Amino acid sequence: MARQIAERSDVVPLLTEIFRTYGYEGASLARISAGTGLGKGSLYHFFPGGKEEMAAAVLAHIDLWFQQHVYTPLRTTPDARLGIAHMFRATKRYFLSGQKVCLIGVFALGNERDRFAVAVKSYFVDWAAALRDALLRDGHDAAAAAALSEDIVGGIQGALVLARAMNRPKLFAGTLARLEARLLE
Amino acid sequence: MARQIAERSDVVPLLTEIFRTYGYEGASLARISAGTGLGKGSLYHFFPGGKEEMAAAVLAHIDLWFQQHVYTPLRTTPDARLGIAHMFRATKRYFLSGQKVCLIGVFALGNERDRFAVAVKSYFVDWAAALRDALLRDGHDAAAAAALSEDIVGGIQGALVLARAMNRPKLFAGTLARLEARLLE
DNA sequence: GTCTATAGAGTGATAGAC
DNA sequence: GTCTATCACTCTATAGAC
Repeated sequence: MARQIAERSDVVPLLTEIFRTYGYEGASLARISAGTGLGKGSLYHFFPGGKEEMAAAVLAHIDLWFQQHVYTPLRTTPDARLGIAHMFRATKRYFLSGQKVCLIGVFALGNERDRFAVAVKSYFVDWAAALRDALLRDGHDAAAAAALSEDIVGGIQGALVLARAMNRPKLFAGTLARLEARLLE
Repeated sequence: MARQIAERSDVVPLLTEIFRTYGYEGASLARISAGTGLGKGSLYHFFPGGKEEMAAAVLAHIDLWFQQHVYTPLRTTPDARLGIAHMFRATKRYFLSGQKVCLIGVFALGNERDRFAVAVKSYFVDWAAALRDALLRDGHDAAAAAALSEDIVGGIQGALVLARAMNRPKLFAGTLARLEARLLE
C-alpha cells in the first residue's frame, strides 16, 4: 500500500476527460475510479464532497484555462484584432477542432445548470464580456459589440452541437472561420 | 383496475416533456411513472423496449413535428422567404422563446448521440438541407446557401445553450432576429 | 505515535427490467 | 411488486513518511 504520486491537481485533468465523455450523471464512481486509477478512498480523500466537488474542481480548472488563454488575451492584447484571432485559435485547439464537446455547454442544457449555476453562468458571461470589450476597442459601437459577442460565443456552442450530431468535425472549423470573417465586414 | 384513457400516442407528449426536463439518464422510470400517471406495468405494455423505446418514440414525435411545421414549409412554400420566416416563427414558438431546450441537441452532446445516432443526425441534416434548399430558391449560390444554413441551424442551438446558461431567455429571440436579418443583407 | 494516501468491503437507496 | 445490478457514499484497515 505504497504512497503514490497523486495530488488533487494531478487528478483534475483526468476527471475533466471523464466528465466530458460521460456527462455528470453518466460518470459513475466506478468509472471515475477506473479512469483515474484511484480507489474510492483516495477519491474521497481528495474530494470529501464526492462527485459534486469533483465536478466543481473540473469547472474551476476549465474556468482558469479560459481566463488565461482566452479572456485575458482578449482584454489585454493591445491590438484587439490580434486578441480576437488568438481567441479563435485557442478555441479551435481546446475543442480539438470540434471533436470534443464543451462540458459547460453540456451542463447548461442539463439539470447540472442549477447545481453549478454560478460556474455555468460566469463561463459564458465572462467570455461574452471579454469579447465585447475587444470588439469595442476594435471600433464597434456598443450595441453591435454586444450582439456580435453573443452571436460568436453562441455560434461556437452551436457548431459543437452540429459537428457532433452530424459526425462532421470539420464543420466546427468552417463555422469558426466564417464567424471570424464576419469581423472584417 | 379500470381501463384508462391512455394510448401510446397520448403518452408520448408527456414523455417528451419529461425527457426535456430531466434528460435521458435523469428521467428515471419512477419519474416517468409519476409524470405519465402510468404504472411500470403499463409503461412496459406500451413500450416493451423500456426507456430506450420511450425515447425513440419521443424522437420520432419531434421529427414529425419538424417535418410538418418546418421542413415541409421550407421546401414547398412558393415564396422561399415566406417559408424561412415561417421557420423562424415556428422555431421560436417550439422552444418557447428560449425557455425550453432542444432534446435532440442535448442528446447530441451526450452519450445518447450514439444510441440514437440516426435520429440525432437526421434531425440536423434534414433541417439544414431544407433550409439550404429554400436559400437556393431565394437566389443564394450553392456555397453560400450551404454555409448559411449551417450557421443558422447551429446559431439556433447555440442561442438555446446561452439563453439557458445565462438565464436570459430573451437572448434567444434576439439571436433569432439577427439570424433572420442576415438573410436580407 | 501521527498524519496522509491508499484499497476496498459494506451501507442503504434506487435504478431499469420484467 | 419483485428482481438484480449498480448507484453514491461510508468506514475500517493499512501502508509508509515524519
